[in-house]
Amino acid sequence: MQNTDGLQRSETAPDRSLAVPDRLLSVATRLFAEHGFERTSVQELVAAAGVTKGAMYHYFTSKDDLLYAIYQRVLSMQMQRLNGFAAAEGPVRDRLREAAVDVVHTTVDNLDDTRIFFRSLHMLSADRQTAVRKERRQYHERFRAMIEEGQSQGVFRTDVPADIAVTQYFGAVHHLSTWYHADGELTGTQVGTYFADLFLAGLRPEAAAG
Amino acid sequence: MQNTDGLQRSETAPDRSLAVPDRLLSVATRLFAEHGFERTSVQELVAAAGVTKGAMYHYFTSKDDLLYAIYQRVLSMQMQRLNGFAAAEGPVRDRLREAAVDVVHTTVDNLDDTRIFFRSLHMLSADRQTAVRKERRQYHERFRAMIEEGQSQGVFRTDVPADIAVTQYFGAVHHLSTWYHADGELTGTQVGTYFADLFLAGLRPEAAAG
Amino acid sequence: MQNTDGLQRSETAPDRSLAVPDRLLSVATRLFAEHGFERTSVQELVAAAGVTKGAMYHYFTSKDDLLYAIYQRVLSMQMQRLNGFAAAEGPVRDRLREAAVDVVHTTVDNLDDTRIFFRSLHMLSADRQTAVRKERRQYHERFRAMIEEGQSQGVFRTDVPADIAVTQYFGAVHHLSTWYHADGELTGTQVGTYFADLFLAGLRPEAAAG
Amino acid sequence: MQNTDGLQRSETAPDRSLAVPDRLLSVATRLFAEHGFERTSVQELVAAAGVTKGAMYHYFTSKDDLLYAIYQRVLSMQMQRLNGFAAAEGPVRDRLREAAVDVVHTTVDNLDDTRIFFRSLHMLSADRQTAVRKERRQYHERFRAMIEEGQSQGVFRTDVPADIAVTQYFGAVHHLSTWYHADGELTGTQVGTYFADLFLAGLRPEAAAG
DNA sequence: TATGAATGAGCGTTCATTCAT
DNA sequence: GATGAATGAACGCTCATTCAT
Repeated sequence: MQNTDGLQRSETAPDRSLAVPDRLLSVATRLFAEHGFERTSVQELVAAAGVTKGAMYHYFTSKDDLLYAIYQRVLSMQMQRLNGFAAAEGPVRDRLREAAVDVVHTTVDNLDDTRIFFRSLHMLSADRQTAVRKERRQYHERFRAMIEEGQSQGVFRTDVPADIAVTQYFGAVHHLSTWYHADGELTGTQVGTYFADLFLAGLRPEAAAG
Repeated sequence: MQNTDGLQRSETAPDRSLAVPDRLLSVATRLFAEHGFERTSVQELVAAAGVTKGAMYHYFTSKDDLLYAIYQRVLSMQMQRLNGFAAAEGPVRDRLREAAVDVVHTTVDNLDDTRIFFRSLHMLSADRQTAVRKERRQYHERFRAMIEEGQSQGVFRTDVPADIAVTQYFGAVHHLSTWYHADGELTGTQVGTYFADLFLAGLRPEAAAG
Repeated sequence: MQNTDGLQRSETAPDRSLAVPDRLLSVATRLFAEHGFERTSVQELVAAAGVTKGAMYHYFTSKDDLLYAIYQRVLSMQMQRLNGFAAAEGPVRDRLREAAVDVVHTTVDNLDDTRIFFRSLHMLSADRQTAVRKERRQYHERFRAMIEEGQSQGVFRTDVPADIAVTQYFGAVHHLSTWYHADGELTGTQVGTYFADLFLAGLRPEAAAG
Repeated sequence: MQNTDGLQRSETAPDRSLAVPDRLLSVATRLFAEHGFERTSVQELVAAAGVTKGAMYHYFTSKDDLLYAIYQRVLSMQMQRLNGFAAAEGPVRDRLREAAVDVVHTTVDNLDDTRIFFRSLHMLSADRQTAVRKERRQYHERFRAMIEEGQSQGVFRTDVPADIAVTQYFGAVHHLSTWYHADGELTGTQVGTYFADLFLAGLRPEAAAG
């Protein structure tokens, strides 16, 4: 969760208080998001992190490994949050709304990670791409399960597959990284509320057909 | 509109009946979508297109130029289609629905272009990124204008900004390239219909709040 | 003798009244002098001359051939002028002085040619380098003969070989292209007069030893 | 001061006792002098030096950088020697004569550097050309100051600007690289003595006019 | 733990020249 | 005479990774 204040700083000195692996992860996230994975050389990376190449290769087996570590961090964070909302008490409509707002809010707070996530997945080794997709699918399924819960309760429309609704919603969320700016008019929570409003309105049973 | 049948073929021989620039464009679209822009070398590209490097540089000033040509082609095609729906007769709700279905259908028919569009925009030179973003913005604004038209007629809810609705919808559309497979269960039109249903249901005035 | 007015103009349009070969020669002289032979591409050359590549290769067998043509033009011009002074009437001291002034003046009027001459000789094919050196040697020998004539008359010192004196003088002349500017304080004739003064003073018999 | 014996050897094995950067510098000086800067490929260079391309780019940022390093080495060496003569005791005429002989001797001992110096200056980046010209100018001014010292003492003629005399002399010196051969009749010191004789004779006050 | 010199395969691009028309 | 598409070899340079210390 580097850059939690939402500011993009190009020449930020690395936080020397962080341990070497964390410093690398934090700097890599910023640089990969700014210039892209393939345009960021290991040399740039270690220079920006204030460590040597040797040190980097001591903690990460490859540049790819560093990228994978970024993926893992964001995947586990998102899954953890979603589990919180899914397992909470209360009507499924409310829990879904909260989860929907939260995923926008969290995405906006970690825009660099999201930008990397969708732009650089194909740069990961085949094995790791598979692993990431698998975790991602589990995340989607957890979300879908909430919709299906609502559908079986008659709270959500059933004429559109839950899968489609999830995919549509996450598509919009992922796309945030291409247009959202922290210094724009809307906060992450405001965007999340709008998004969730549209999403849940779309799911209302009586809304079918149009 | 290469790949109109939706099949991904890795070792397809280039269509020798096409002129050299078109052949390059077609092959580049396939390879950039399959392996990514930076993982596709100019050498691979020209070998797959059955031309020499010299020939490629005779028609395109750089690899970047080839990428930009792909962007131009897809941008102009999309804008042309949208203009058709926007300028048609009939209630705005119907025109918006048709445009919303069509953009999904067209995206699914040109999944390679879309995959490249969002994955490789950051690989374009700064000038060209700006040019692409500008054209893209115009496209969004054309779509937004239809929503605003409906809002002023009382057909669509006004408590969510039209901008947010557009962004959310196109986010979902762009995301298609990360999960849609032509050989899956749903056709492009089916997905488009579901997407448009959810989208328009979300916009209905009485749907507000939830 | 392009650029006879001494002005350096980077974007001069080619003189369309000149025949194609002359136009190429004139443009090539300017571009080779400005950017160097190897930094000037055939494409640039023909574009600047307003002809096509095919036309160029119709008149010159290669880029090297174009360079050689420049060498021949300047060599024959210099030799012709020197012959004029050498064959004239009057004391050898006067004829040598006039030739010495003239070679500076002519060099200054054709600075582009001189710049190319010494900078790009090694870019010529081996055969042509030999040919150029041979012609150049003949030129030197013609000049040296005048000095030897003066030495045998007792007009010039004999304790320094005529060869050394010639080489020293032409070294200085060639070097003009690295420092002389047409818009500086001195005209070509002024520089020539100073050079000839120093040169002839150095050759006076009583000047020996110092 | 590579090549101190004055022999040109095309296939000399690199001196493996030298450190990698020195080996590259030494080999580059020989190759650039033999074939010219642009005709010498980095591949040839590193093969001749017995290192890999990667190693070369570890020490030099570019081929241009290697060329610049050669310029720096020769510039600093020349300036150092001139300063020695200029700052010495004794009549200015003697000091100037010694400096004039020495610059010939040194040039002859480092003919490769001199050949590169004047042939390839235009291949250097604009910034570096400026830097080299500036250092060169300082060198000239140091030399000129000695002549002006003699002029103000009445030892040298004043009817020819000191600047002209310096330029003429160095022109001749630089030109050595186009004709002097170590295996010819004259040693560097002999040529230097002749050159200095002519030069100083030309500067004698009573020699004016002729 | 950490260094940084060295590797070597591969990159995008240039360019003088050819040749069917 | 003149065209310009096409060639193909070579170019300068980058870079993730290794390894002796």
